[in-house]
Amino acid sequence: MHMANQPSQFTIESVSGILRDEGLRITRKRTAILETLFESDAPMTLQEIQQGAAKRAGTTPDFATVFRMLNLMEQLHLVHKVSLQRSSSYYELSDPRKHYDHLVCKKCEQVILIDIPCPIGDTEKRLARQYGFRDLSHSLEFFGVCPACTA
Amino acid sequence: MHMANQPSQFTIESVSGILRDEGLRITRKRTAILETLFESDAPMTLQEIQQGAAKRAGTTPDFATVFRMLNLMEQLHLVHKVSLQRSSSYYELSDPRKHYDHLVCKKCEQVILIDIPCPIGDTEKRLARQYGFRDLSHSLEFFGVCPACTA
DNA sequence: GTAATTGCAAATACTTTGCCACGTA
DNA sequence: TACGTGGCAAAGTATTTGCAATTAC
Repeated sequence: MHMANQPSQFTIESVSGILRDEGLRITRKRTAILETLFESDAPMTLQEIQQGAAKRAGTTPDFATVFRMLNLMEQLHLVHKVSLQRSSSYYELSDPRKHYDHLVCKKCEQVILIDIPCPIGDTEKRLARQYGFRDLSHSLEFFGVCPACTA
Repeated sequence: MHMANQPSQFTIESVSGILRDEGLRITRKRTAILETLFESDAPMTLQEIQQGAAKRAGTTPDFATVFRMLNLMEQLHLVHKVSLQRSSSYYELSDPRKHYDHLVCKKCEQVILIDIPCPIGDTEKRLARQYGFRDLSHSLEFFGVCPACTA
């Protein structure tokens, strides 16, 4: 499986197009999974995605179906996992033009996608120089206690 | 003779002292686990720690023993887990005066502890202000391809 | 019609716990 | 002696796979 070209937009339609170009089929359940991912503003577990898709498709997709779909999308760099220090994996869409750093409340577990300019673009370049690494990417999560849980 | 903990150091002796102060017992196997952790320069899985301790203690500690020991240490903030995007957990000592950001090769999986000044201390403060979060900490990992794997 | 997809069940992987004999202080 | 520890086995949780029936194109 090769990596698909990324169009200049990132929507259900464009992602479906990428999947179709890979020879994959766009089924009702897959569309429901995509809709679930596009509507969420936080990373989701496979189970949460399954439940979200169930509401949209009317019928619950098998867990293995969700698992395989997300795996496919991960290999195509359409989603990525987020390290939330929990026992199960969390998935999030990978819009190539966006940044995915998070702020997590240690008490209520809410996850906020941080919308500030990447604080470590320079560091990445510096590391590439200093250690000779290529294709650098990063994973950055902040943990703390949110205002509601502080009060 | 009980040596007082020196807050300005982080050694097998000082960590053993902390454990002893908690009412825990310093056994041969625990010492072997500590030695293993202190000799490693990269995060380790429970299995790797178990194997390292086996070499030192002469006998292999049970997996559950290693698991419980690392759990205890984690609660005492003597070790922490590192998110390497792999299926098992990786543990690393938590010297309170050090910083633990990593550079990981996606091909050979080597892990390098980055010894640069923290690139996001300011960001942390900014987030605390902007979102009202408290007790901020972070987890930062860089992924790329190392020089050997590039060639 | 052909090949991809799905559900089901089973297998695997990793983590966690209960129990009791054992060792440390 | 008192209580923390360690080994064993089993349970728990999350992930992954095999296969036959089904569906998309």
